[in-house]
Amino acid sequence: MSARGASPTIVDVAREAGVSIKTVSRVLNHEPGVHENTRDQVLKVVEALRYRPKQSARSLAGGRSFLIGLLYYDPSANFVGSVQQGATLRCRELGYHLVVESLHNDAPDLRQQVDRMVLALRPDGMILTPPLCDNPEVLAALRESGTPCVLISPERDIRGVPSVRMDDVHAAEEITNLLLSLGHRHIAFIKGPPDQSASAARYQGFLSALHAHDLHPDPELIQPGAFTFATGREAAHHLLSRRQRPTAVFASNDDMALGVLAAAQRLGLAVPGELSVVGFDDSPMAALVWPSLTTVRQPVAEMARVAVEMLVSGPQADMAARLDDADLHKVLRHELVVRDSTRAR
Amino acid sequence: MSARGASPTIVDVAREAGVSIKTVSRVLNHEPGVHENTRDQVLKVVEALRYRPKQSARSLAGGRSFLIGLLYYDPSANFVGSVQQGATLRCRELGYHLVVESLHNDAPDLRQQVDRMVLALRPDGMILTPPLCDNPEVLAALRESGTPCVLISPERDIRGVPSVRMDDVHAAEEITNLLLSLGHRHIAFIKGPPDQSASAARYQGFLSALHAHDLHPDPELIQPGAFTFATGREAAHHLLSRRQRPTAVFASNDDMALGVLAAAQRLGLAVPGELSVVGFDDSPMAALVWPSLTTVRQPVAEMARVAVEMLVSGPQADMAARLDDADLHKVLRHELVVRDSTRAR
DNA sequence: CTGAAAGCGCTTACAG
DNA sequence: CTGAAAGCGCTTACAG
Repeated sequence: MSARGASPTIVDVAREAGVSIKTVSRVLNHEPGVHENTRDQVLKVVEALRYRPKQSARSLAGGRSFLIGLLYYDPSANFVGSVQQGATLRCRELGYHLVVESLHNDAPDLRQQVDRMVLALRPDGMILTPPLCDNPEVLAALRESGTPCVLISPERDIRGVPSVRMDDVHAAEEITNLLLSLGHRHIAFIKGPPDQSASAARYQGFLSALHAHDLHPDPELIQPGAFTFATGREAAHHLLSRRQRPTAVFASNDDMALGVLAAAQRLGLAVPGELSVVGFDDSPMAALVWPSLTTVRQPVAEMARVAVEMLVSGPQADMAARLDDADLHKVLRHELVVRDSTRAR
Repeated sequence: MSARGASPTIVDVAREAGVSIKTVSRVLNHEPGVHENTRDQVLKVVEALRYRPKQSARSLAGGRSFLIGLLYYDPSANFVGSVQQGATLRCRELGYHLVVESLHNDAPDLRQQVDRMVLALRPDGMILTPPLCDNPEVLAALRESGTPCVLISPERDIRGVPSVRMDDVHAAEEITNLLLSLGHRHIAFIKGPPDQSASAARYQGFLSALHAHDLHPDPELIQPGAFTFATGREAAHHLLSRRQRPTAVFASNDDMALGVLAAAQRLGLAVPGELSVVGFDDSPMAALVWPSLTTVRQPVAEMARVAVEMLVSGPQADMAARLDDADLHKVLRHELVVRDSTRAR
């Protein structure tokens, strides 16, 4: 044991166990070719001394930092919270740690901020969330530094850059089918902002579900929106003040669906009695409002887990080398969450 | 310049600048006693080479990791998001990085999880958020490892352990005074869960404001709650169904205030026309609902900034050594946010 | 104001 | 199956 109260090093463990530090290193890194007795003995000393290898020493000598970086923009977003949750848990299981950095998507010194993190910390990988995963400047900085990264739900996939996402088109199709199966034929749709690809994807899913039932969308029932509570409420005001009201509204995210609920309540329209409402995202409020919201759950935490695994499993060179892009761009299964805001008409 | 594409080291900078690595180190660490010309020359080479000192090497040699750890429990909480935001920004300014870890407050291997982070990463400090900042096991693990930490809004302060908080009592008093100044005399109060000290503090502030006006609280207008939307809605149902309704409701957090709003709407009660409602926290929804909520903003991001500063400014030994506890336990100024849910009666 | 030496605590080749 | 040596890229004393 070391003389002073200082924490034990690999040398202390080796001396105590009567082996070389190389053997201790082998045991700790689960390298094969160590006699079982030796391994047990080392492990026993490790436990007794509460020894944990120091990350900075491992990193300096071994070239791996055991750090995964998470870059995000909006700190309050529920999305980022879920990503972080999934990522920290998987990191813990794999012996890694998560370093977070909040970047403004339009900061003038974005490049320097990314460089600072990448060059100083040398994370073994980076996870990028929207909208940073679509920022050319950030992507370029990361590419130049050779840092492997995984994009979570990027606008569009990039050849050779790993990504994880869900299928917005398919999910929108499914939730539209739910409304159709409940007998709704006059279904309004509130779009997202045009600069987000999810907006188009969800709208497309909505349309294709209608088409599959030989239905044509009523142009007057299609309203613009911007994924915010206020725009949802506004759009709903238009829709619900019409002579011929829709019997259901598909707001393409939950924030807008919450706005629809508020508008319906103000107009004295019972949900789901007189109007069915569905959202998209399964935000925390979706389960809390009354009536609770039927929506689509994005597997956000799972996406983050998968992202960590892709980063840890091997260097990006390996990933990009596989010409099979299917392995590089993963699509995770979403989930329809049926609650109280939908009813047969 | 290094031969291969490898990133430059301090040796490359020293060679290029025609000085010793020690001098480069001095410049980079802003140590005094370097000739201005020398400093400029070094800095020029640093820029040209895009050199950034490697954290693992600095850490191994210097004993500082330039890492601050953030321990939290509930990942979705808005509170944690703000803490993280404030902390990452201040860390960036100070040349530090933030490592996050999500821990279950009642995990059986809590001790090991804390140890893993502390012993492997050796962060220069830890920030603890509720409820982890009140967990004896976590606190003990950190103390034994000698890791400096700052508690954010702990239930109660601990001698010698730095903390940052706001004054719940005073804030509750202020927002109650607001209602009183608007002419309200029948003010209901919805309490928080008894196991959180904020519940008692806010209630106490409410009471003392009443007393200061020679008013006595009506026991029937005091309702229990648990800081959730559902309990707020339920409590409001009781309160608003009474023969003699209160003219104002003080829900001791925003989630419950949102529940009050929902209940009022269902009962056809106009807010703020027939009922004023105030909350506490300034959650994201508070500004989005209609009517928007009058509430108290906790300076959460600022608390995190201050926490980082306390950690970086000096070793905990120094902090604890100051017998003056006032410097160790900081109280930050809150803010009354007056919106549309309150009106004179 | 500046530098040569030692060392932080590990892992990576390389031997045996 | 195991070990002795070198080295990762910095900072800390210590000199001058």
